[in-house]
Amino acid sequence: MEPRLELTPMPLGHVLYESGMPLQHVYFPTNCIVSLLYVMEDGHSAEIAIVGKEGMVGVALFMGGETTPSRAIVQSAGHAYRLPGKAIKEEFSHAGPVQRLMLRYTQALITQMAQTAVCNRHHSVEQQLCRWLLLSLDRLDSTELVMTQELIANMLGVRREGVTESAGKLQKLGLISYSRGRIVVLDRPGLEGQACECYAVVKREFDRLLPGGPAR
Amino acid sequence: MEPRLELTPMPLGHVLYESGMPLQHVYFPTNCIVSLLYVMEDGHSAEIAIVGKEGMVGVALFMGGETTPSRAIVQSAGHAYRLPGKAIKEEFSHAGPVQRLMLRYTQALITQMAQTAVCNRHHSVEQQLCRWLLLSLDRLDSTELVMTQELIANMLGVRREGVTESAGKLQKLGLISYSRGRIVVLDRPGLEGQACECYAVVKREFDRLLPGGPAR
DNA sequence: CCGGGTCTGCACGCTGGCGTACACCGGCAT
DNA sequence: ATGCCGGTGTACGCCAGCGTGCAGACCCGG
Repeated sequence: MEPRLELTPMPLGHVLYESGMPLQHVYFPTNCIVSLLYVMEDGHSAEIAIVGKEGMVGVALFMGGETTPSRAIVQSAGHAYRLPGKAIKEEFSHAGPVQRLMLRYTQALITQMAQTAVCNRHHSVEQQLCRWLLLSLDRLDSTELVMTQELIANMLGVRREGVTESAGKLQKLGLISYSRGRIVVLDRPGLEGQACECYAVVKREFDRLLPGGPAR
Repeated sequence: MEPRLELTPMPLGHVLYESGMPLQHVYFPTNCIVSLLYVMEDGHSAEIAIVGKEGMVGVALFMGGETTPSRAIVQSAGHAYRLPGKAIKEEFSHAGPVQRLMLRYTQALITQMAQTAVCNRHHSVEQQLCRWLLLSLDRLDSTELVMTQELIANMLGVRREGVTESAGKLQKLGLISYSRGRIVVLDRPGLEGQACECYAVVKREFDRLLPGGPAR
């Protein structure tokens, strides 16, 4: 499988899959972040899940669906290994450790989606922002995020002003610092304290299902 | 596999799996409805997905996780076929049509969860109630639902009063009729008209992934 | 050094849904 | 028949987040 991996650049805003379009490749991000998001008819959007170096984009290929109703878009530029759909399906069919790994990752992804639903239902914008920042950081290898508030608002499916306000609070608390599309996390434990339980649930599940995975 | 299937009664409120507890069986509902829901620390809850005759409860068993952070609870009494976890894992490992079917169902489930997240984010209680009623009906074989508004509110993660109000509107519109824990859908197309796009997205995806499945 | 575009901050009124509290109503058991 | 209790209806104040509009602040390029 390895020789067919192809390192490809992932520019900001690049759409990997469009809703309903058959997938051609799977992607394994190395240092970028990809969002799975659903865009509604009225143009509003909501993030379903976020994928980084711990995972892969395109599980629908081996799940047998070939496509999904959501869009995959690069939120933080970087690179990813790309693999043709055929290759991943072939590898999957061998029913070996790779298959098991991919299935476990898929289950972790499911947990992330479930918790997104919960968070959307019950938690404040500020809490969701904390969760989102923490999840994103875990999926890069840095305490810094290059991302405008406008983009984050799109991901969370809220107004940009909501993000501005929440981010302002976090900054006053000394947890983060940001300016013009650059966010630095100063106090990670503090940020975790402000987040709702959703982050912890997802994190625990990823650690459990993919030991030695995302965080390392 | 078939001889090991065991028809078991599913009484209302029965908890099939508790959060974090290893799963012992998978369940294939015949005429009941099972909700996957997450219960927060403060006791509030939110439904992640809903399973009926079209699907199965316990995908985490063959996905390799053995457990999930959510709870599975019977929302509408009936029966289900039960299968020991060992048996389903064995069958799954054969990489045959059963495996493919289970994976496709899992993808459909993923879509339902994703759409739940979207709906929680953007749609009104009334729209969500419509979606929920329609999804539930599809998973039974009836136009009638035995379910108190209190229970529905728990599922949606909203106040009971919100459900009462929305249900009242739908009744005034002549779309449904209800009294004391019994809801009858009078005008299904009308109800679909009041629902948000989320229902249609999920339905389309189930039909696509499981042809001849849920609706029939 | 200046201009324009991008990113962030702030204000205002509005509304959906929340928390709370309580009244009513129908059916079942005593 | 009566009482009780689970299920439903209604009301009220409150607030987070929305939509909108606009002002400042920073950065890059000309």
